[in-house]
Amino acid sequence: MTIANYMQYMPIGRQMAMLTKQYFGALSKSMEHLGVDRHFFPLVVIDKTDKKCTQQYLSCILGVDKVCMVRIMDYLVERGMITREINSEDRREHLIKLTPKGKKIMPSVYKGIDEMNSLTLKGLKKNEQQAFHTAMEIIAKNIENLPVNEVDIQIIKNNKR
Amino acid sequence: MTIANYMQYMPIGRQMAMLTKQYFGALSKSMEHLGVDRHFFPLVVIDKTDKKCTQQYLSCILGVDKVCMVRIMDYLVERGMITREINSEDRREHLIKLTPKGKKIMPSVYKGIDEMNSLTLKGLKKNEQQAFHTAMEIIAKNIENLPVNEVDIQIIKNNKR
DNA sequence: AATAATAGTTAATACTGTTAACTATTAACA
DNA sequence: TGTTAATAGTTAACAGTATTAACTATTATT
Repeated sequence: MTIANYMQYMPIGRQMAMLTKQYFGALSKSMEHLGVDRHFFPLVVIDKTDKKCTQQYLSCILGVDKVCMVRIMDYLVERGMITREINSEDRREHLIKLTPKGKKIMPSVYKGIDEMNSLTLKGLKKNEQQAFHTAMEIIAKNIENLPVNEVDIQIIKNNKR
Repeated sequence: MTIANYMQYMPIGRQMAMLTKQYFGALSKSMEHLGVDRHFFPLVVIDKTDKKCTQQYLSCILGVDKVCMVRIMDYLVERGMITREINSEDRREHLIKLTPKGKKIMPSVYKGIDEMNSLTLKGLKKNEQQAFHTAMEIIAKNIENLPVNEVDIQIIKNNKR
């Protein structure tokens, strides 16, 4: 009895979780010389956005809550990749910007992500890769609106009045 | 700027992580009436195996280390789904077995996983579903042997002599 | 002017993964 | 046969991540 005997009963999410773990283990390894070993995509969003980049905005784009966001920002600040500046037009907001050090590593970040993605899809023809991406989008749509074991606090707050 | 503007730079693993989270949130929700809200696949392996089912065997099949295994077993024992019996032929081993309560929920577990998987792949034609599974297998092969940010303790142990 | 909402932070709790140290038992071997 | 090594499992400590609640500071609403 190997894992193959159980595959037909395996939750698809479990397969994805295994791939996710491998993927990030390898990406983190390939990037470790840069001085950061995770939170590459937050760096991408900070770099690419043309809007004012607050933690609130990042939370929304990255789909993580504001508490997690604080931790991610702390991590990147500690490693000298970003700064937090108070927005003088709305002093509640902190504007997130890349430091020179942060800017310097961005080409390597893009390259690293791109190479890892290519490596992941290696052996699939162009149209098969396209089909895979399309399937991922369909799956995302299928499951994004299912009831989950979580409460959406935002909605409760807005309704109570 | 929405998430779509950044998709081209997104690590594929991040997309998978998002789907994984949604998937398990929904699966957990759909199963909560059973008295367990996770570790369904370990239950499947315990149910389906025809070999002696030790924690060591489960660790190997499930790809988690023995310490995590202890916690998963504790969870399932607490909820009355499995028992641990000392194997009289090798008293180091604990044989894992479903309780009557555990056996009783298994049809629902299979049904729940199957329905969730169908829901996930809804809207994909049979051959597209097949292509998706094939792509996942190719991806798994592509990344399973990359260097990752982890040490394989087993190998170090065996080599030191 | 008082109240509500927003942006962000801190603290507490829970779950997961990893390492190290440990017990009990069995296997190896000199 | 007795010592040593290996195996199965457990416990404890620590790090990373997610979630909730309570908090500060600031801005918007009425």
